[in-house]
Amino acid sequence: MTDTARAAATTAATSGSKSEQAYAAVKARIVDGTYSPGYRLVLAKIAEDLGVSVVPVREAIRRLEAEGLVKFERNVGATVSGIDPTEYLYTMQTLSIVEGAATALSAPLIGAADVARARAVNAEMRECLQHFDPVRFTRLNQDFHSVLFEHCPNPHILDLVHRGWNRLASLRSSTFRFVPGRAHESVDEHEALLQLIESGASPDDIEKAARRHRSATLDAYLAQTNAGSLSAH
Amino acid sequence: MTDTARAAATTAATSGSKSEQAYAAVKARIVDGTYSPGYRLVLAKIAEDLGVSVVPVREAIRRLEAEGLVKFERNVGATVSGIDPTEYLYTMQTLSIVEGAATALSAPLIGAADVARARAVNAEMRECLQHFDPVRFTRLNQDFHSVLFEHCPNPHILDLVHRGWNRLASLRSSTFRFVPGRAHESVDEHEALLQLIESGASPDDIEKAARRHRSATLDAYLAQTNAGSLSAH
DNA sequence: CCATAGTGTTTCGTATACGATTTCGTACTC
DNA sequence: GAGTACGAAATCGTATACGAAACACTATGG
Repeated sequence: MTDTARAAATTAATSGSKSEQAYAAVKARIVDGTYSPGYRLVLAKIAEDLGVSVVPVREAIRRLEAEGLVKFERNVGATVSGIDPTEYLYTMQTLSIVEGAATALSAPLIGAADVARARAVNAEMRECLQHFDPVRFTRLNQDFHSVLFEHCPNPHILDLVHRGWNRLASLRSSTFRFVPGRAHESVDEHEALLQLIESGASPDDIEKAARRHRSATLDAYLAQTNAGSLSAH
Repeated sequence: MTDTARAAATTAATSGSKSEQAYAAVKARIVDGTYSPGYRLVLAKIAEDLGVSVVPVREAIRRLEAEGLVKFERNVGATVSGIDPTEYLYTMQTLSIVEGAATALSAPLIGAADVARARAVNAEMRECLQHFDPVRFTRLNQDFHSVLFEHCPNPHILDLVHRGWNRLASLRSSTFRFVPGRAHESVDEHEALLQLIESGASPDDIEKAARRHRSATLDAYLAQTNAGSLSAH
């Protein structure tokens, strides 16, 4: 179990409900990769691991299903979802839309301090490219975008963004590879986004830019898979 | 009970799982207004109504919570959510975004037959305005938009649209009133949308138009309630 | 050797039961 | 008369138990 997962589990233990605890614990394990796509989630086993009975575990898993992190089949069981490249496409496309909107809505509320913070993160990302540290790069990437939409005044949209990121996180370390060429472009686009925000560009332009930023990552993935160099190893 | 609700209930009865049955049944009652916002959902009572035990009911309600139709408070119980005007704003804003995207993605796949069908629906809506039939108008409005995004190739986005509509449906008959002036504008905008699609306009233009269409409804509501200070769009 | 039926094991699905928590009504005190 | 303390009722939360469905494996017939 990673630190992140352990932290989440601890937090969950603090909150009273065992159902909440199970939910947070399983979610953390999916997001951090302990349970990777296709992993079979056996209710009784998870219940024993967490020291609770199956009922709250079942409830937690149904909730995760509603978020798209888990696939539940009647009388068969639950598996961590997300192997399918088609799902990846759907998720990325949806994320490009809601993330674009979230960023545009946040933009007027982003201050100089936020921009500076984002820039610092982006600088670190550049370093990661030189030292080739994809894991850290991915984490920093999330930090960067968090700065962009954390001020989003509409919690529903923010929630959709988070769900999208969670789904991606569950895929991250398994099926879909880090694409160095795309990563370089990405940090450049980050800087361009920050300048757009600083310059007080229209929400519409910011939305378009943010959307394109993610669409480009999707395109890079599609180009790679079409080229036949699949992530077979 | 509306046709939609009856259909959902029937489907639920056909599917074997009691949890599914409870989910569909309660959802239908929320959407069709049998359970209106603020209604207290007592697990034991619902269980008895449906002839099942509390466990599947509880599970169903947690799922509805994940969809935003229900608010669940620990050790207190569940209530149908949606009274808050702020929530209405959030929902409409989110819907304008996902619906706009869904319509734009569908547009290239919409054929002449679809357009004709939508036009017929819109004509009926005009009639409803003359006879003042808000209930029927609302149902037709949903039919109209269904034609627009039913071909959306991304099921995730489609799902978000449906969730938004469900939330609105639960509000419809209670808190938020029918605004005749806005309704007249609405049917005109529908026709404009259809012409945009027929003319093969760019997805971007279609998305903007679809988005504005919903934003305008939100604005009309805000103007009516004088809660204009909330507007962010 | 393959197909298939039968049996055992695993795992899910839900009813029931009981402890825990909140809420509401009532009586008591100031 | 207002506020508080206490007890009863209602409701939730979860453990346990058992029936049902799916899966894996073996045995049997072709």
